Amino acid sequence: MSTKNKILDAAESLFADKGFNGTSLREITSLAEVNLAAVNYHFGSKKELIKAVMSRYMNELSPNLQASLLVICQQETKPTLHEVFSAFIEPLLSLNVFRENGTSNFLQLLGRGYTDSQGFLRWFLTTQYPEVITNFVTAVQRAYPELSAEDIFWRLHFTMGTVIFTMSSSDALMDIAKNDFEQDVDIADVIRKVIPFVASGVGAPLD
Amino acid sequence: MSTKNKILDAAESLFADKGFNGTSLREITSLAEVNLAAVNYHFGSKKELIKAVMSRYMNELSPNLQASLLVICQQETKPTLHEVFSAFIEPLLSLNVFRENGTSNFLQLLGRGYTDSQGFLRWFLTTQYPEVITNFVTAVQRAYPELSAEDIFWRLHFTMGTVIFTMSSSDALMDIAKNDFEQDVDIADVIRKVIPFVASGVGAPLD
DNA sequence: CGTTATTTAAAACGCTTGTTTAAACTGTCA
DNA sequence: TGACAGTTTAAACAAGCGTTTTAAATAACG
Repeated sequence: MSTKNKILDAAESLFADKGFNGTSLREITSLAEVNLAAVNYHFGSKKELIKAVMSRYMNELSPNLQASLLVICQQETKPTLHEVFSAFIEPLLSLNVFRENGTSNFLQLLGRGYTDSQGFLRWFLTTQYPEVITNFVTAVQRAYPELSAEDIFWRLHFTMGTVIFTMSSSDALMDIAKNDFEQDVDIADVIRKVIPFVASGVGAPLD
Repeated sequence: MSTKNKILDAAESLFADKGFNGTSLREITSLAEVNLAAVNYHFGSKKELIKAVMSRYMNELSPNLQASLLVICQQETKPTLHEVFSAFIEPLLSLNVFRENGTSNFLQLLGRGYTDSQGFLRWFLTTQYPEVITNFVTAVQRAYPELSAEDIFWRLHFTMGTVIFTMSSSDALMDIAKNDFEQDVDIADVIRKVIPFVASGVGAPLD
């Protein structure tokens, strides 16, 4: 495996675990078993490395998600919100075959990027991958046309909050659930649990 | 105002803005206009300062929230989930009279604590203020008895995710909403928008 | 008033951070 | 073989970090 990929892999799992700010280049290069200077040689800076880690996932996820949402948008019958959100399941879970622990790593990274580094990742996503968001909004609008643009805006951000926050602490939550309820849960179970929640939340009646 | 309080105030707003890891003691003492060494003199360490900032809020919020939830738990008629979550509104908003921007600062700090520093704040809250969680769970159980303990566990964490995540980026979100929809929103509006979402999410039917 | 305790001040501590430098090594092609 | 680009290496860099130390200033009290 190339030095570049060794760095990407190590950075990914450390970033997911401890955040971008909380991970040093020395930890990354030590886990990757490469020289410290290799990061700056191959990526230029830590910030560029973060972008590279995120891009690797987004480039894999984005087309799958686009296709999945397109089906919803183009089907004749009006979709339910549950169907809209379920469109995320397969593309997200397919990240697990893309890379080990891919689904949970990616969602954790997403969460880190939103809270670390003061919204630089929000800028990155909305400028680099705007079509994903557009298609998603369209799908929700088809499912719940009465919802105003403002309400869609807010409820989609609530949804992102739910998902991202849950995933960024999903390891801890799964441990607690295992101890307290003696039930084994994996990331797919968590996704299946969260979908009814957000679908119902977005579909809440307007008073 | 005492040195101690000047430090607490400065630390609070910086922590809320940039996270615990992202804020240095030098930034804090410089904003507070006190000497760098004062933090270690008055609080012992940065970690203890973080605890002190959080405790100041929790000691204010906790009794109000307890009282508000108690009303729900003890009323004769079965509460709706919307009522249960609405019990948070007044205690949370009253933090705004406790301190300027108190509500949003506190919720942002909560969010920081969950994602920064690998769950040390979760430990802090669950061990120092367990009654709040207990009462909340009881209230939800009264409102939706069919929900199993596992499902309550998961959906309450989804709820925390929604609220905390939303609030930790609420400043940015309010700005976007202002630009895109020309509507003025404050923290109270956001809370009023999020309540139907989480109430509906927690109340989602079990399939 | 004098003494003791508390609080501030400035400087330095040792350590970690991201980044850069310059030399050594590796493989490829003429 | 010898030159050359691409990589890797170890060492150093300046800057920032949390914390500690020293001494001076202030407050409290017998």
